[in-house]
Formats: sequence, C-alpha cells, structure tokens
Amino acid sequence: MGNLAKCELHFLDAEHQGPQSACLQCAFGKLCFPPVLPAFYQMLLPMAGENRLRLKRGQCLFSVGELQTGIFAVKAGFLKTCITLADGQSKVIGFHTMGDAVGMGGLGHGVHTTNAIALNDCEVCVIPLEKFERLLEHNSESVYVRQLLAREVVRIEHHAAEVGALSAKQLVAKFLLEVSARWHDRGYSKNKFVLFMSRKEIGSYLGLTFETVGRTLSYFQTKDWIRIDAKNVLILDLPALRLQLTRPI
Amino acid sequence: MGNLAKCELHFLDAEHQGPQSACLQCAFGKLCFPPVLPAFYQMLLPMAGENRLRLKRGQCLFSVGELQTGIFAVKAGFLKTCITLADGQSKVIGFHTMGDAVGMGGLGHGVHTTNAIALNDCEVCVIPLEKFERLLEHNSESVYVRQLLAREVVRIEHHAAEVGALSAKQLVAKFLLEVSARWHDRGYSKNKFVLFMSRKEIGSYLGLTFETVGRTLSYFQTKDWIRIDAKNVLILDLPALRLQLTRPI
DNA sequence: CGGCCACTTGAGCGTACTCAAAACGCGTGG
DNA sequence: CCACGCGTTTTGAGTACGCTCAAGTGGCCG
Repeated sequence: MGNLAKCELHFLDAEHQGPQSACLQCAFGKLCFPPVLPAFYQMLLPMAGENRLRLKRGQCLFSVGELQTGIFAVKAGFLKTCITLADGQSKVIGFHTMGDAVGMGGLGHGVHTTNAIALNDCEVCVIPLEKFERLLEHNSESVYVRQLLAREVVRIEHHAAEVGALSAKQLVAKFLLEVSARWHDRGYSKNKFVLFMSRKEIGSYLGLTFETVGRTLSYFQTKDWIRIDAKNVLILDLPALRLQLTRPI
Repeated sequence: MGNLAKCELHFLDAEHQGPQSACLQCAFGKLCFPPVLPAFYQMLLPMAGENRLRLKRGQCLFSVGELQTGIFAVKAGFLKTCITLADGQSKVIGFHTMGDAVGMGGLGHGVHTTNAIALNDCEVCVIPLEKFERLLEHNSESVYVRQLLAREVVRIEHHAAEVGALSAKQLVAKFLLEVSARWHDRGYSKNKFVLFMSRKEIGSYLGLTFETVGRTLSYFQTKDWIRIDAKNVLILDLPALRLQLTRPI
C-alpha cells in the first residue's frame, strides 16, 4: 500500500451497512461508472465499497514507478494524471472525475505509469489488485475491462492527433466542449460549470502555454461565445465553439 | 537491408505442416510477438496460422466504422494507422511492423476506430474475433491482452505529451530513436535502417509539416549526427540525438 | 516522352511563445 | 483586523519557430 499510507486514509464508516448497500445508496449512484458498463459497475463497485479513501487538494494518489496495488474509481472530486518527459517538464495527460477509472495504465507492467494528483478534495474507491484479478478470473467481466482499456486507447489517440493538428483556438474550444459533455453525461448543465484545473494545467494538457489558454478564453468572451470569470464558465454559443473544430483557423 | 524496401515477400510454403509448425518455423520466428508475451504468442499465432492475408502497398486492412471481425498480427511489412479529424485532415497515429498487434482499439465497441493502411506489400495474420474471444475465455491469457492494451495506452500517452511539448528537432530526433530501437529489438542494426514512411507521414505522426521534417533531417546531417539519403538512414551519433531530448531547443 | 509524386531548399509570414508588469484571490501570521 | 507572501490570471510587447507558398530536382511509371 506504500504511498497510500502517506495519503492519510480516511475510510468511511459505512462498513456496518455492507459494502454493496453503501455504494448503492451513494449520492453518486449509477453515475459512478458509465452507463455502457452496467454489469461491470455492479461487479466492481461493491468490492470497492470496503476501501474508500479521501484525498486533500494536491495530494498524490499514486506516482510513476510505484508498484501498482489496485485500480481506482473516482467517487467525487477531480484528479489529474501526468507524466514527466525526458527534459524534466511535466505534462498533464488526463483529467478524471466521478465515474472514471484511474490507474489502468499500470496493468501493463504492474507499475504505475503516471502521477495521479487530486485537484481538489476528493473521494476514491480502491479495488485491490488481488480482488480485481480474482473478479476477472471468475467472470466474463474481463470483457468490460478490455473495453474500458480499448476506449482509453481511442480517446488518447484522438487527443494526440488533435494536439498535433489543431490551432490554439481549436484546442481550447475542443477542451470546453469536452468538459461540457462530461458534465452533461453526469446529469449537470452543459452550459454552466466550474473548471477545477488551472490555466497552466489546461495548457499542459493541450500543449499550449497558460498565457495562450487565457488569451483564447478571453477571445471567446469578446466573441460572446462564452462568459468566463476565473474558473466559472458559462457557454453562450455552443454551436459556434463546435464550428471552430470543423473550420480551419 | 535495402531490399527490405521492396519487401518482396518470401512466403513459407509450410501450409501442409499445419498452422502451428508453420508459424514456429517462420523466418520471423519469435519476433512475431514481443518476448514479454511468450505464452500469448504461443496461443495466438497458431490460431492465426490458418488465416494469413497479403496486402499490397496502399491497401486498406480495415477502416474506421467497419465492424471488427478480428485482430491482426503483422507478419511482414509495414502499416500505418490513422484517424480523420473533424476538419477532415487525416493524422497518422502509429506505425506497425512485424510482431505488432493491430486493431486492438476496436475492442471497445466492436467497431474499428482507425484506418490501417499498408505502407508496402505486407503479410498479416488474422485472428478471427470468435476464436480470439474463445481463447480468452478458456485461458488466463486474457491477462496478456490486458497488458498489451495497457502498454498501448502508455505508449500513446507519452506520444501525446511529446507532440504537445517538444520542438521540431526534438520530435524528429525522438522519432529516429524510436525507429532505431524498434529495429534493434528485432535483431537488426540500430544505426542503419530504412524508413518505410514518407516525410508527409512522419510529419503527420509528429504534428509537423513534411517540409519541417525534411529540413530537420537535413539539419541533423549537417551536424554529422546522421546520414540520410531518401529513406535510407545511417545514424552516426546516437548520443547526440538522445541529448536533444533532455536539452531544451 | 510527359505526368506524377516525393523530396529539398528558399523567402516571407503568422501564430504561439517568451518575457514582463500589474491586478487579484487566498491563506497565514502578526 | 490588515499586512504579507504566494500563486493564479490577465494583458501587453517583442521574438522566434514552424507554417505557407513557391520553385526546382530526381525517381518512377505509363
């Protein structure tokens, strides 16, 4: 459990209810895993219910090179995953929120391949590796994990292509649409939301500097496509943002 | 090495011996799958031995949206996988050669998520989806597939980060080192090899224009780090290329 | 032979980066 | 309570890297 120790575990005292009911009664309910994976959700979450843990803003869930002890399901809050390049700079490669699985990349060599850091106070379900593998042995649920991984491959492939192909305006527009869609998927407004990451983190994710991200957001505001105040976003013209992606410059 | 460019396939006429022996006697032998996956290799390749497939240069192995009928193991030759972005441009996201598995991304929804196109005449082993899944049901080999997918996630994550972070010189240096390492892994020289992709395809992969790729290669040649003639590469100073990655500009 | 494509090289331009200054929010401690 | 320090954000001015456009070469094939 190595680094988990330094994470100051605060387990929820819902043990007496049994893990399953604890999860099913949870406020996040079926949001916890994407609707396309109902069976996987039903199998996995009850197992995780026993091991819940809380992270404070800035805390590290796991880091590169650590032995992987489990996979994680985000219950509440936001995390970023990042890697360090050969020249020392750190790059954000993904943002994760409730319902997302984190730490799947480590299944390759049994060692974590990214750093996962909490963007704010958050709650994470831990599925210990032994339980996870036992689950997959005895069930055909391994198909779901395969699907989850394959979809992650596709997601990152598109991200890599876009980072190398789109302009700053297109990238920032794409980012806003991505965040909007994720909120929408989870039953919230797609037009009004809060960004939990800094400009610097957005820039790192998109391959831009934080100044460029800020400038582009300001530009969108002058166009009356969005209204942005610090981290609060109000999308006024979603189609206009979408149009950015299909149109050059 | 030069005649590899022509890639005149010399097929083994070992069909009469049964698929398993055909594969084990194959000239590519255990190169066909990475050494870290011996069990998977032994399970998978004999199954594929029955279904071998030849592609001519430019032919499409599968394309986006097609129903996935199987996964593929490259036996000889080179393929690229690419996707089409919202604005219509096509981006290369990977190059594949002997020993690589292609088409795993489709495991997410059962539909191919990339276009796979032969860069030269090549030979591919087909593992029909039913056989593939039956194999995974009856064996613990599904672990290997999971590892394969997880490693693919990691590979693309790093690629995405680099495309968004590195300069043109760094990207091209990284690309040369990548290709060199892949040849080396397969038992060939790491200093002398042939590029099977055009400048345009390299540029698409790295998020650069083909002019910039060409210019950068020429620049490396003026520095006496490499010697390049058309697609023939001779690396003269590998450490210098490596240094590019750790040093800014 | 002509046509086509890949590649190289050059010149000029534009986007995004770099450097810089100032305002702002936020937590800490006097 | 305000002062202070720190990090984030915004905005500006200048720069540089890589893109765009263009011309010219060489290889391949009908």
